Amino acid sequence: MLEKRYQPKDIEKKWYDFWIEKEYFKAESKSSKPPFCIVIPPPNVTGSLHIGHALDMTLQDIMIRWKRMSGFNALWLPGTDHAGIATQNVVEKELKKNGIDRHTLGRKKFVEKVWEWKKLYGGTIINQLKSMGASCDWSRERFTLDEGLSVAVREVFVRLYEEGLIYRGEYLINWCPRCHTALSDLEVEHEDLRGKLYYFKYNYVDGKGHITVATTRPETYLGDTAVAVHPEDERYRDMIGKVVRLPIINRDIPIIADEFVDSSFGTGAVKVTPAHDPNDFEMGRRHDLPFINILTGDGKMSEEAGPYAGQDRFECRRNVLRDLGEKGHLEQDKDHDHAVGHCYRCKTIVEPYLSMQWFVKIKPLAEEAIRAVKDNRTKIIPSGWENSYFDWMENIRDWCISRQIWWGHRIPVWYCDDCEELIVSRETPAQCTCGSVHLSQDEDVLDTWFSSALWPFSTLGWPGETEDLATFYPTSVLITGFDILFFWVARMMMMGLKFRGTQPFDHVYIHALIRDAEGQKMSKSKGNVVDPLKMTDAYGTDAVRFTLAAYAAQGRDIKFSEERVEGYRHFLNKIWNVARFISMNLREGDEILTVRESDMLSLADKWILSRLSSVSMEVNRALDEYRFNDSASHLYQFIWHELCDWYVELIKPALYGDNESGKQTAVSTLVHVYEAALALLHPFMPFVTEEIWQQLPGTKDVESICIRKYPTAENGIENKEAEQKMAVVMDAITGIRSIRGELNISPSVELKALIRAHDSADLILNENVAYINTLARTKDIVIGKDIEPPRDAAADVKPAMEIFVPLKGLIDVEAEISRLTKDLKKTEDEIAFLEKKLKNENFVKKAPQAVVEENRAKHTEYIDKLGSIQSNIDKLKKMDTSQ
RNA sequence: GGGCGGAUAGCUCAGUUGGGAGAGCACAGCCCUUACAAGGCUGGGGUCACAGGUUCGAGCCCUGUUCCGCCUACCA
Repeated sequence: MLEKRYQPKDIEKKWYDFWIEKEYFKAESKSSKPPFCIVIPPPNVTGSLHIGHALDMTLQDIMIRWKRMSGFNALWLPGTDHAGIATQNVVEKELKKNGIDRHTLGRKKFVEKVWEWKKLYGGTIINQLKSMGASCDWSRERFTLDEGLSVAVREVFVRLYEEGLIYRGEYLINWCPRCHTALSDLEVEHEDLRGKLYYFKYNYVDGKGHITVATTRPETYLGDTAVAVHPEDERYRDMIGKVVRLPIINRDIPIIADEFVDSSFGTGAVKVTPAHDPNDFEMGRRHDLPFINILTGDGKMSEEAGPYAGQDRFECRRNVLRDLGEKGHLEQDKDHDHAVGHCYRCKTIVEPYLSMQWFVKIKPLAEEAIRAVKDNRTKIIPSGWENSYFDWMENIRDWCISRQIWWGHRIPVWYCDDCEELIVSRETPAQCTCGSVHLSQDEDVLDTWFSSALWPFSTLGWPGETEDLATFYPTSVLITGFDILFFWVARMMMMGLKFRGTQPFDHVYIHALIRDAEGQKMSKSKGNVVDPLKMTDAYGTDAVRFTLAAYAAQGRDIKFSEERVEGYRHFLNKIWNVARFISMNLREGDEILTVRESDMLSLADKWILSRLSSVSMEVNRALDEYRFNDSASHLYQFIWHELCDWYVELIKPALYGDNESGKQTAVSTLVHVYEAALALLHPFMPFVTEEIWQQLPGTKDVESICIRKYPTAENGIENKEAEQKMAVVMDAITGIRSIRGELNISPSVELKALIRAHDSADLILNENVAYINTLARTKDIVIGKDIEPPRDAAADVKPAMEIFVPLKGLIDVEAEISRLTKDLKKTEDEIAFLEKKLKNENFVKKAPQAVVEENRAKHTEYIDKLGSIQSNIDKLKKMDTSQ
């Protein structure tokens, strides 16, 4: 006998260990089964599981378990990402606690430290994934800094370089003064801030007045090498070519004309700081202006800043404002909202910064990636994301891939100390072409996303032509959040197409982001983070997984609320109790019959088998279309409301009765349907389904529910006739219950009932009167075509019948009259609506015939109903007055 | 600046070719009926944001408006 309540904790670990031991999650390199492959979006190796991972992981696991059970050679390839900047920051912070700086430690020692850290904590998130039930093939686990993946990175770098798609140059890049590295455009988060626009007066050197420029970054004036105006701006036409003198530092700079300038902004004259602003950089090149770098790598003012050298950039800003103000150069300031770039890793304000970096020339790669989606080689789901994808790809700019940090793939480039030679090589070169052996490798590492862009094929063994690669590439679907659509998905598309010639995945399923119950983005600083492990502790992993699946409607963010998890824990308990019910009704040695379509099956049996057939189909179809929420709600509805609320109640008389074969058929059908329901549910709730399934009779020929064939429509037996008959029986039951409920008649009181049944319903109800007696708590029911309504009865009218419950001594007649009057009103409204519609010639003429017929039938039905209700009211009224 | 999405019951949300709107939770009434009170039965509750349009018919299609959210951008 099972425990009264489901206790998840011990059970989860037990079954996970069992699955691993049996190697169910291990895919075959070569197989006669069709392949199905998902590569995991590798979480940061230093990370720990948050609710977003939990969602991502749950959806992937549902897909992979479903496909595995459906007969696919299913591979879910797991791994972690070295997460360059993030990981380096974590370890640096840790070292700082002991007063150690990475520079005093040195590169080699520091990298060793990070590896130690990785060994210690790198398994955390992997273990958390396992605790959530992830059915990954752990024998294929990868890490982006693995030897194999590093070979792939070098191969790609060298080939792109050889094709001229990687180049080195001095450009303005985004620089994080705290992380001390370049960032790609994507790694900068723009945040709208309320700032000020300052207006500075620059005097003409000829002493005749001044020109006013506006800026949000006053300190950059130290790097100004020109003032630009629009060539056609009347106000400034005569000023072009004149020279102004920068205050305090007394640098003389020219006024130039450039089409770029927007005359309507500020004063129409713009200071040009080529080394510190992307637009100014371009102008600087066009006009051959000097590039003066006024900053150092850590965000302080350089020697070029003259009197401000050594100051922090923001301190310098304040000082510049003060000084220029005192000298009368600050004309005014205005409030000004503008977007300020922040480092996505440490939130420090980034600076446009001039430096030597490596870039990928990305347009040629992007073009192919656009085509692949346009040609439907890769389908993005929901398709709305395709627009974002195209938009980004079409406006893509070269990708800065070098990072000035130590943790990552070092750039495979060597410089000769004795000549100008630059060597790009797969292998570490021994000597230069000039014969020199004094080579030094480029100090920089590659952007982390460079290596993760290769993930779908590097993890399968590329550049080797492995069996895994042949079997599983292109992968079947990538499941991830939209937040890394550009960072990762887009780049995998480009690299996969470039180096494999085919798209990396057939489908990309983009899911929503999880927010808190108020719709706010979760963040540690806001303190509104939902810890999935706390949830699984409190409610069990299965309940959390089911909740996430039920929430995962396409194209909408998820507002996560704990109450919903609680609700699904109740569902779990419901499922659990069916197992208890079965075990209570099975006696030692009871045989479970194979359920076939036969005369032995009762109406209830046939009905539930038909429903099983239909729900199996629905669930498979919903999963096929990534409608996780639909599949979850179909299962919920079926198991709770059809299986538990109806079927289990319907068969109780058979189970408690004396008819042995009826008993056996009912139990067998129940076990059959329940077993299939568990299997349908297994991808969503792996643990509880396995626990129950293992104890269910008749499952011994398969070792685990993990490898049981996933149910399809054929697992049930479709029977529309049984469903129609059952609907009639249910109507009768619901009708009587409704009278009981609304008139507050206690469930313990057995009611008499009379049913005037139309045509076929007469036979159906008479055949199944036992169901009605049990579920509606009635006795002495009389059913017939010509039933005369009793004088003092409550009534309910259904399409196929009129139900009467004699009320003598049960309730007051007034209550029933008012109940019926309410129903009357409703029916009148219905009729009015239908008549209006049917009188409309255009409707009758233009609407499809079937729709018109349907409305006519309804109309007739309601007219009948109205008559019945009215006559009942009349009778009751007569009774009332005669009393 | 450009783009995308959302507004449906008190709350969270479904609604798949346009044919008078559903679920879960919450709420109310009755019930400790031997699987389950983490339960059962019954019931109340909606101008589908607003304004137009197309149509016999609009939650759904078109136009505009308001509010909210997100993405993107070299707005000095």
